Parts: sequence; C-alpha cells; structure tokens
Amino acid sequence: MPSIELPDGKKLKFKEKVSGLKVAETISKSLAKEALLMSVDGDLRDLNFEIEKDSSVKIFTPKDKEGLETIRHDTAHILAMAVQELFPGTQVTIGPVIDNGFYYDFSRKEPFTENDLKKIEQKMMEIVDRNEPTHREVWNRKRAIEHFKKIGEKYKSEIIKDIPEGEEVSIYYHGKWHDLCRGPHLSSTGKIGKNFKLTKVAGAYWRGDSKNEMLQRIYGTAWSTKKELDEYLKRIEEAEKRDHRKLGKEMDLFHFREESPGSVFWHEKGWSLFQKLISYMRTKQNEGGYKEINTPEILDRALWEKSGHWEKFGENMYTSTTPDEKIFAIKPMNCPGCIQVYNQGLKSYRDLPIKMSEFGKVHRYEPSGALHGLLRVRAFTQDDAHIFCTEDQITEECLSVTNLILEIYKDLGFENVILKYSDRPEVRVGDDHVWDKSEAALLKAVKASKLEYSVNKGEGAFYGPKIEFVLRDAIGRDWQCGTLQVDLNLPERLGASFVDKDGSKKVPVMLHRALFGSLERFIGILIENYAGKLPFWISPLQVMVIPISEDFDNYAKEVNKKINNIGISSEVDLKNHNLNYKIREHSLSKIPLLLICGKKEVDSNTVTIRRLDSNKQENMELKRFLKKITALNKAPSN
RNA sequence: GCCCUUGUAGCUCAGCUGGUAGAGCAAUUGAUUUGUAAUCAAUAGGUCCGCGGUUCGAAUCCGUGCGGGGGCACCA
Repeated sequence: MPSIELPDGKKLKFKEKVSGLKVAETISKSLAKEALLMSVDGDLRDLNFEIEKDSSVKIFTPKDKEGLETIRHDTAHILAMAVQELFPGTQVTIGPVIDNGFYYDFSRKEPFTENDLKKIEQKMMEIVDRNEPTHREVWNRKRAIEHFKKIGEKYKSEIIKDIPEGEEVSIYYHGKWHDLCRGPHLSSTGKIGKNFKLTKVAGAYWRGDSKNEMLQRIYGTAWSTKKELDEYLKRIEEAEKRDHRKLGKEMDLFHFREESPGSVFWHEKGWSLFQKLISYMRTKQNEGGYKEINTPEILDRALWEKSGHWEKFGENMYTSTTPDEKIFAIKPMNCPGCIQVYNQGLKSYRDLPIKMSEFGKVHRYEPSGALHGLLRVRAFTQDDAHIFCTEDQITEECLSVTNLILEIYKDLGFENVILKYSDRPEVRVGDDHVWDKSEAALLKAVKASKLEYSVNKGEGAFYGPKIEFVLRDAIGRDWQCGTLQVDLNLPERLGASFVDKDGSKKVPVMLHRALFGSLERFIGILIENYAGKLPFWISPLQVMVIPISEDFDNYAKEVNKKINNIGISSEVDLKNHNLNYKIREHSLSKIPLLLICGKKEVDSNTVTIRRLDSNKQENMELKRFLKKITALNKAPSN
C-alpha cells in the first residue's frame, strides 16, 4: 500500500506496488504521454520501476533538465546500438552526456568516416522507428564480467571490475541489444524522438590517459524538440562566423605561417589594435601605482634551475646554446627577471608595496595539437605585474587588483565576470600559518568584489592560492583570462628581501597578476565577442572618408587629414567605385565610421556619418564631428 | 604528442575512376563620376605545400616531411 507524495504535496495511495508510468497516468493522461523518467526519494529511476513503499516521487518530462539529459543518454545508447549493427566487431566503451549532447567512444580498427556518420545517423532513426522496448536486469558481477569478456567487450568488463563491490551491476536492454549502464533510461527507443544529429568523429584516449589506446569518439547533439535542435545548430553557425581566425584574415589583422607555427605575424592593423590595448593598460596601471619595467628575453639556465622552472617546465621551454656552449632559456615567464630587478639595491618595508609591471613576451613550446589561432600560441605577450608586499598588505593589494581588473574588463565590454578561487593543494611549500593568512586575504578580496565565485578546493598553485577571472562573452561563452596568485615561494628561492621595522631582513610576499593574461589571446576573445565590430576607441582603422565622385576628392582628403591630425586613424577611399560599392566594402571590413563627402558636404563644410551596422545618416559640421570623435576615442572609464 | 581530416591563383572554392588546371571576388587597364551594402568590359595572374616513389604520363595513386582544421592529452 505505497503512498506516493508528489512535489506539490499531494498524496496518492495505491493498493499494491506501482510503476512510475502508472503514477503519471493517475495524475493526468497528458503527463503520462510526456513522462520520461522519475525520481523516487531523490533517486532517478526508469518509469517502469515499481515503487513498493511510501515515497516521494517526481515525474520528469522533456522540459526538465533530467528529462533532456536522459534523452541524450538514450541517444548515446542508440548510437552504440546502431554502430554495432552496422559495424559488427566494434567494441563499446563509455557514452556520457555532455553540454548540448553526448558522445560515445568505440574501439575499432578502421576509422569512421563522415559518410559512416550519415549511415549511422540513418540507422539510429531506424532504431527509433522500431520503438524497441527497454528493460533492466541486475546481474551478478562475476557473471557480467565473464559475459562481456566472452562477447569480446573487454572495455566493458574492465569497467565492471571498477564498480564498487556494494553497487548493483545493471544491464539495459533495448530490444535484443544490451549494455552495461547505471540508467535510468526511457521506456523504449521511440521515446527519444529524432531531434539529434551526429556532429563529429575524433580520437580520444581510453580513460583519458595518453598512455592508453586511442579510441574513436563520435559526438552528437540531442534535444527534446526540433526547434531546440535547429536553434543549437544555428548558434554553432553564428559562433563560426565570429571565429577570430576567419575575421583576422578578413580584417587584415594578422596571419600565421609555417615558418613559425603558433607565432603571430601581426599586420599593421592588428598591431595597431595591440598597441592601443597596451597604451590603455599603461594608463590604467600608472594610475594604479605600477612602475613598468622590462627584462631580458633570454636568461641563463642557472636562473631557471634556481627558480625551479627548469625542473618543472623544462620540457616546454625553448633553449639556445651559444657558440661557446652556454645554455640559455628563452623566458616562458617574466617573474624571475622581475625579481632580479627587485633585488637591485636594498628595499625597506617603507618601500612596500612595490608594483612592477611588464609587457613581457614569453615563449612556451606548446604541443602542436594544442595550437589554436590566437587563443593558444607559442609566443605571447603577458600584461604581467608582480607586487612585492608584506603579509599584512595582501588583502588590500588583492582588492586593488580585483578592482582594476573589473574596470578594465568593463571598459572592453565584459560586464559579466565570475571568479574561481583555489586554495592550498596537498603538495605545497610554505608554513601553514602563512597559507592561512594568504588564503583568508584572497578570499576577503573575492567576497569584496561581490561577484559570483566558485571555490576549487586544493587547486591552488604549489606556491600559493589563486583567483582566476572568468569573463562571459556576448554569446555566452566563458573565457578564463586574468589571474592573481599569491606566491610564498619564489621570492625566497631567488633571494628577495626587505629590511623590516626591527632592522631584520625578511622575505616579501609576491603577488603575480595578469589582467588580460595573454594580449594575443585577449585580442582573439575581443574579436569573437564583438564579431569583429570593435568599439571605436580600439578599432585599428576608425574612420573611412568616402568622396562621392572625383570632384570631391580634395575635400575628402582635407577632412581625412584633419582627422589624422587629432590622432584618430582615418583613410580616404579615392578609388573609382560607386558609393554603394564603397559602403559595402568598408562595412564588411568593419570600420566603425564612414564619412560621406559630396556636394552637399563641401558646400556646408559638413560630413555625413554612417555608423557600422546602421543605415541611418547623420549630417554634422566638420568641427563638431572632430570634437565628437575626440571624446569617442577614449576608454569609457577615462 | 596521439587519432581523424585537410593543403589548387591574393581570398573563397571547383577539378569523376591518372592525360601537365578552372570559376567568382580581389588586382591591373579602359569606360563610367556615381548620394548609402557589389557599374560594365578587357587583361594579367599557378613550383596544384615540400621531398621521394609507382607510371609512357601524377594536382589526382603510394610513402614521407611540414602546415592547417576537429577532438583527445597538455595548458607553469
């Protein structure tokens, strides 16, 4: 006589054990039709699980997160089923749900082709149409291991071996096909619907370990309605349009080439953008009390050994052997060089905090497969700074870094920032009381920022806790950019010290911080965030002056000169093309302001403005226009 | 680094199962002198990523190297 409590508090009484489907039917016919799975006292269950005792039950439909995830999970099963029907002998491994979809990893000698993907997709549709019923069995683990071994599924038997002793080994059948699975699943293959699509094939290591065999992973996306699927595919398409590699080429900002994989060849316009960002940062940092320094790109191996980099990151460092056989390393980080600057001369507690910034170009030998446009390169410029301070100054300094970072992100159009705070890892250096202090100081800064934050336990650096700044772009993607780390280790290793009040020498705390992280990467993110339509003040080419015909060339040239004279980048288009053509061309190249000059403008000493992405026209006196763009040419916070 | 995939004109791409290359845009020249997203015409433009092999003959097939892309692993 189970009594079933529903989420709204209502109670249903049944004479005998009852399936989830029955419960749904009792509530309403439409719910029964929509129902996919349920939770019983918080545990997710199949709809045909029979409830025997009093419990609270919630029924899930495709509208619920649980419902959608189960659809995706089932689709992964159908994928495996289809693959094994089409390609006998293929071994199955795991097939989890991920953001927006699912994947399944297979072991098979021949690679899956794009064409196979289509065939598999068709077969999956067929299986949905067959509407095969699902049923669940619980097996004895020994039997399960032997069974999967016998049918040649060595990965599955390995997985079962790893299931903890106390847990049930459940097997799900969809028709005759069966798979080891925790469940829950939909009651039949027809319930999945057809709003899925296989998206790509890729390699993936068994158990995510590069020492293991490489499997073939098939990715797919699945949704509860056709509309959602289409919207998702549309989103992907939109993201592709924003790809900074594509836009970078179209906008003539930079290129890559074989001679130096992972290093940027900046074109005039890209470099101008780069310089604008640096000069903006300089202003902000000077206001914040930073002093800019610059340290060598190439430093003796001995320094890297002393700092610990040689041992820990040696494999990713570029080195250079001189004709007299000395080994130097090209810096992968700026900190050791910065500490050497700090080490010049005696420092007193009265000097602290000392904030040294450096736009340092660093080189890291990244694995070839990791390279990705501007987002992952082998040579990049950090907007780095190191703050030397006392333990007591940590909180205040962290706070000011956080404020600076937020202001800068905001200026560049990112208002949505979240923080990731990581505290002490198991393997670490330094006394616990210093860790206590620095963790508390950092956390205080995090809280004071009033931003959403997550705590990543034990994920700090071995030398200190850290905050990572994650910004969300215009289409909802998260990018980790800034970082702030408390370092209790490096200053000591490299012999940094200051004279304290009592006359004794002490080791300063060092804060590492980067706001953009890598200028190169940040520019990539900026381009994608704005889909190439950069704000006026950082746009590399800000104005294009367009004479309507040859007769107005001189006026246009004059206007162009005046704009350039006030430090705004402008060009004049004297080509023999009609106005429509020029507007199209310069709009596509994402120039923020187009100035049209014809008879009307010459006669009245005005210009007609057309803004990017607007077909409105605005006529204005030239003088007023110059004033206006002078104001526009500043960062919002300046 | 690993798996798959890919490399043709400045750009985007076509080129079936082998017979030494083609389009659109851009460029150049000429005509047109244009009022808010492509005016018309002509011309020129190629070591088909590099190296090696198979073949009478290779952009095409095979091997190998380098680069790009999608993932995995990595990301101080």
